[in-house]
Amino acid sequence: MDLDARKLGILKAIIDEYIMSASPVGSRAISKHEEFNLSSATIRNEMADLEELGYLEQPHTSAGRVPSDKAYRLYVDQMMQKAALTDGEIKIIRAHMSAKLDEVESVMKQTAQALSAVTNYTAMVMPPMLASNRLRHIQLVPLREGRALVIIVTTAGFARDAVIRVPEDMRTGELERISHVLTERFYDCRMDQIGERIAREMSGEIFERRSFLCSVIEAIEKKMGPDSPNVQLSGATNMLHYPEYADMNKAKSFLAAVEGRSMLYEMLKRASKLEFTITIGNENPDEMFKDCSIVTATYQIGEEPLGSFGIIGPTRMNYGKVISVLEYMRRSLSEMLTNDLDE
Amino acid sequence: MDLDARKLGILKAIIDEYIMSASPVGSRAISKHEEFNLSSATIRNEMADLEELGYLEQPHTSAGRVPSDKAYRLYVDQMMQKAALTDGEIKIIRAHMSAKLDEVESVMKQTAQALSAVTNYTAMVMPPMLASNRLRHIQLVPLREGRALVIIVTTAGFARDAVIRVPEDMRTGELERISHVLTERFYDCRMDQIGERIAREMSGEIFERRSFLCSVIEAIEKKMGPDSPNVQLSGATNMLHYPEYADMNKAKSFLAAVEGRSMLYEMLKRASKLEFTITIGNENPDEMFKDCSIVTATYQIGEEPLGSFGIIGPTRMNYGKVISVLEYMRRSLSEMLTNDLDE
DNA sequence: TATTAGCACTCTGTTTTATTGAGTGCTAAC
DNA sequence: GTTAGCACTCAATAAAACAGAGTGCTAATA
Repeated sequence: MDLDARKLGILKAIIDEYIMSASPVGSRAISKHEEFNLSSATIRNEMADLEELGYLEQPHTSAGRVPSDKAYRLYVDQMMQKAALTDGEIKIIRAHMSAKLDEVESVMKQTAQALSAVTNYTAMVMPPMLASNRLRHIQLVPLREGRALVIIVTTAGFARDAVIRVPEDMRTGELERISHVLTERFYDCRMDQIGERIAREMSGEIFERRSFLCSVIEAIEKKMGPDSPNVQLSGATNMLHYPEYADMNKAKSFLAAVEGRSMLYEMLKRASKLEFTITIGNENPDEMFKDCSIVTATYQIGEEPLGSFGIIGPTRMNYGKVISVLEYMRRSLSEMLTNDLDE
Repeated sequence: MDLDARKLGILKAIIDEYIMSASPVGSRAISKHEEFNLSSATIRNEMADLEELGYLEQPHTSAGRVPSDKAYRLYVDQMMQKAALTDGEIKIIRAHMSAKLDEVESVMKQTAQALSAVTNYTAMVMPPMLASNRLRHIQLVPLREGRALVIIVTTAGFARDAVIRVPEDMRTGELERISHVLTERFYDCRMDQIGERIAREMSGEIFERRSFLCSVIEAIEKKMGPDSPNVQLSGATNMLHYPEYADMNKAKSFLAAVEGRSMLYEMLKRASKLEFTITIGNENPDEMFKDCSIVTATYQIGEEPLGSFGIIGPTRMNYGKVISVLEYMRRSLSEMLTNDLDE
């Protein structure tokens, strides 16, 4: 017994149906599909086979069948067709993205909102990882006594800042001078190589302000590292609309898991190595998301991947639509970051 | 019939009891309090009076009584005692606040988390409004052709950035020069007065780069204005633990209201004029929060109020504890921003 | 041999009905 | 002014009855 064309067709019909209705689908519902022209009894036999093969599951004896994770996997790999965006959906996205966005933070936020508004699932967006960016400018700004703000700007226009200590006897002019020296020396250096280069190039030389410089570099490195997990989240409550989360406890634990961004951050980081990922139910390493599916995409400036974003929904998710939305968003986000960040 | 001492005592007992139990309190429960030494029948009479006076309500005949908003108001104004923080609670706060916090963003986030962890309600923290800050530094950093990043630093060490357009023919040196001129000219000027001063002082002079300068100032002003509403939120799901939100729909609408930060932002902005505010149920202008109470406090650097934060919970909230927590937090946050933003 | 009609059976979800128990208001006695 | 006593109310829970969707199996059919 193997998966012939008919079984495949029936399985697809069941999955499509279940994605729509969220309730177990019975043989009669499928037998009504004209393309098959089979009685419910025949469908029942086929369904029994599909169950044996592991593609369907029965919540209890006299309910219809529900697709298994294995079935969804097959579905996204071979059967599903992408659903092009409707005009309405494009409009929604545009509405979010066309506002004057002059700050990375708000681009991330709007992206998340657009995604969740269009898909009705939960959206997450990871801020850009700056490791692959190149340094454009370093500026030290004196604050009250003993403190200064160090600001780093990358080629792509991202800025980070941190408060650092400054030796009491240092004058403003000197901070200005150091800013210049550092900018010049590390101009166009990859952010994740600054630490290394400092170790190499400065080891021989003698700097009056050695320890201070080290603390500056340290602060910079910290900011560039695993970019402080402020993942943008939007539409977490969308999940409450779905019958999968009608149970209070399930809803509670989902929301709690998602609220403490860290799991999402890990997921997105993992996913940022591939242009797209689809993770279905069990395939998810986090126990918490065993009955969710997660679809992600990466965004980039030019050729450099910068970060990733994605949506979380029930395994019974409208994969075709979601994938199209992410493809669209990936393009428009990358474009936006490359060209338009200011109008 | 008026509120004599006995009625007051009984009312307080009822409120305290209800805050603990969340279920309507009956006459028998109160009659057991030793301090009164009254039978349940007497209590019943008093309760009937209190109901007539508008301090108690009955969900239905044959249930106990529930305090009205009016009762809570009286409670917080006159009867409630503050509950000092326990060692455990202080430890929780310290754990959040003592991490290396070198960025305002993360201070806000940690504050929100500490608040929600300690109170078990929902916490919100508004980022600093920079209007009353003074300018410390302006820096223009050239990016790809035609774009630059403008960075503003205030005395208190807050930085903001925005991408702006630059005339194609402008050279790096010129941007550097303009940075210096602007910094010098507006050094120590209140952020919310820069626009005004520009209008006044520059109207006479002729600058080669007039329109460009205007766009720089415009970008600055926008950043300083109603500080882009990225209110930090934490513990929204805490509410789901309370029987008040056992109903899915209530939970859903609360979470949705809170997710779109904007209402919270408005609340916090309004509240930022007073050191503390307590808003109970109906007193809240937002329909959405008619059965919540909101307690807020402001934080500051030196004498200047910078922003506010607070917690949202059911009207049946542990006011005494919450107020103590906010007082504590107000001090430690203000201190932190004034002195320690770097270790 | 593959398909189908028919039928008994299973199991959930909903509605209906009883039952319990906490709490009240009122009256009459203290 | 206080209290014991009692009838009454009402929500919440449990138990019972019922409806309906769906299945698996068997025997007939093409």
